[in-house]
Amino acid sequence: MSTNTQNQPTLDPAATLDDRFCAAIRVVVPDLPDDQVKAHIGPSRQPKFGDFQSNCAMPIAKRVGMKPRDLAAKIIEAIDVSGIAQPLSEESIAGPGFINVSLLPEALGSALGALDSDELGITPPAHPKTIVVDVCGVNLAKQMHVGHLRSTVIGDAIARVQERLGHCVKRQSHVGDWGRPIAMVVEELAVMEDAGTDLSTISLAELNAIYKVVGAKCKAETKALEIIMKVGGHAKAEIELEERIADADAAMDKAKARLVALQSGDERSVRLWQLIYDITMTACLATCQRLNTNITDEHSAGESTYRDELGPLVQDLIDRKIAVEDDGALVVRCEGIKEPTIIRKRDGGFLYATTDLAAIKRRVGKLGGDEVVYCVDSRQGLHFKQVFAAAHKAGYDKNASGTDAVLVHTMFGTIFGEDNKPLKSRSGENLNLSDLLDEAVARASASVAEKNPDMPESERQPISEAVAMAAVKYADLSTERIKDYVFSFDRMLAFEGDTGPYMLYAIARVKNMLRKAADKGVDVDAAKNAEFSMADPAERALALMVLRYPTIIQATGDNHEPHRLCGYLYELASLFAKFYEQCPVLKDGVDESTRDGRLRLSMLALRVLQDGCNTLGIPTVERM
RNA sequence: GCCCCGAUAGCUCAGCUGGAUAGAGCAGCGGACUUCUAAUCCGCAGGUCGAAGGUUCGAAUCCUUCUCGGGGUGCCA
Repeated sequence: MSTNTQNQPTLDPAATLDDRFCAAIRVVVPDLPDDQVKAHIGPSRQPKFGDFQSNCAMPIAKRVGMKPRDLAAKIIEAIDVSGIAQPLSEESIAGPGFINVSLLPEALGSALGALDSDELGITPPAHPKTIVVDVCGVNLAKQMHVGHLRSTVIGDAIARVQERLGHCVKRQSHVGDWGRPIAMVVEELAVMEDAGTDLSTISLAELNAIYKVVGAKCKAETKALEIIMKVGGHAKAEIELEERIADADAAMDKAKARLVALQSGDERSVRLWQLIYDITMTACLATCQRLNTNITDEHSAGESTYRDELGPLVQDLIDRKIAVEDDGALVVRCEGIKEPTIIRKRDGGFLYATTDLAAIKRRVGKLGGDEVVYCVDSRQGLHFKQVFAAAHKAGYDKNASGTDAVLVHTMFGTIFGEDNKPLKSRSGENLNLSDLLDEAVARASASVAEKNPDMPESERQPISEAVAMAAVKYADLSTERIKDYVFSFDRMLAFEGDTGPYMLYAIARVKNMLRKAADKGVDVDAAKNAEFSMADPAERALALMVLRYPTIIQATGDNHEPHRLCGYLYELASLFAKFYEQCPVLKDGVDESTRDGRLRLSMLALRVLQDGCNTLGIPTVERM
């Protein structure tokens, strides 16, 4: 909790209490060093302990050789909580020396009033940072599969949180659009075209099939060699294997030749490559859009865009003796990392570490990144450790102002199937992401229809789509990203408990309430300025949770951990549900001022829920 | 071999950066619908926080060692 040194009124009661407690501590222990003056204010775990607690007495008492409860008593004597909290007494001290604080209803109301603005209490930073976020990372000629789900969904959420905090975010999708595998597909398309095939109608699924075939051809070489080693001289097998190797060699030679042609700008090769690029990206960006992520064509930064930068970059590293030859390859060795970073193969080819170094250089130097966040699978841990260290050694992480950019790998775990193995289709192949989303929508649609038998198809369809995306995304975002998780339609779409649909339901209920209010002739606009009613514990609990929103957004951003925001929104939605049950708003017998106060609280909670969902990239609905 | 990550209720997960009696959801049992939308709410039951030491007034949280599981580890990305 930061100390608010300026004497401004603040939205956050916790910050105000922090100031008051710190002031009291300075009076009671005048010679305490500044860095030890900490109020340790936090929300109470249980309502019976009040709204907030200060844990300052224990550590300071230890320091000055007092009993914690005695020190707490002195702090209570010295503190001024007027205008913010109920007067403190002996009774406020509990356990080893906790000081429990209950806010004055009017203080709670005015804090809510201050939060009730467009910004919802989140103030723009004095010095906005430029944050580059590496997301998605699809490969040409391949359909998006579940492996791309997390990088896309989590990466976009991380980006959105930083945008919400007021930073300048630049998404970058490191598209795998270069290298021999792509050249092989280009080669294959050339052969097909020569045979008279019309390539103008080719689909991504077909490209994907071609990719698999040519990929298998390429692998035949190594596979065959492995088998020879095992089997030894078996005449028949040898002949067969020799044929396979010959085939593979031929395929490989053609691919290599095609890559050279492509790299040297051969017109036909480039045209076919562009065809593959367009087909792939059109489909993948459509899926990104369907997932309600803000990832578009302008964010694509394919490996091919670095191709002219790799040679000079490697030469620079050689000239400055940062890269050295080792067993024919060119490597960068970094302190504390055993494995060297290989940036050029023995045959002269570059590797993904080379491209990633060029990417860091561009992202920090050209894009001005103060921070570069890589939302990539945890198995790339060593790779990024190496690349970050190598970039630092070369000074590629130094931005225009001469400071080192922060490079972070926000890694995430694997999605498992019910069998606790990485999620695959029944045939053992990568599960197509569009198919997965289609199934989620179909299941959501069945549930929506069940709950709303009279809803016309035209209305049900978009709702089902939003519910399905919310379910899939929330399931992915709501657990700690480093952990693996088991994918389960049943759980994420169960519509009970900690799920996306639960959040959407809470929102739909408030929306419905507002529609009902308008139907009844209630002046909803007038209620926007009503006094908050804080009589009921359920209202109070909801209000306190609403007030925590800015702090949660900040913590979510600081750690790049969207699950923190999910957890908060679930608690908020849950407290709203309790409030909804216990505090009638529009029902008969509710007086006008209570009604308007509750209406205003509902609307504020709604806006926080919607803002939170939007910050995570979770779509919401008007009704469900 | 070395390195990284994980282990919390029967299951799936939180635990606010060291604070009070470790919390949710699912599954189980029992309640609340002529509804401001029951896709909800209330109650009951369920845990030596992988193990052992250590630091601390105070440890699921920090340190050390170990066990189990996953991943990575020089020319694929």
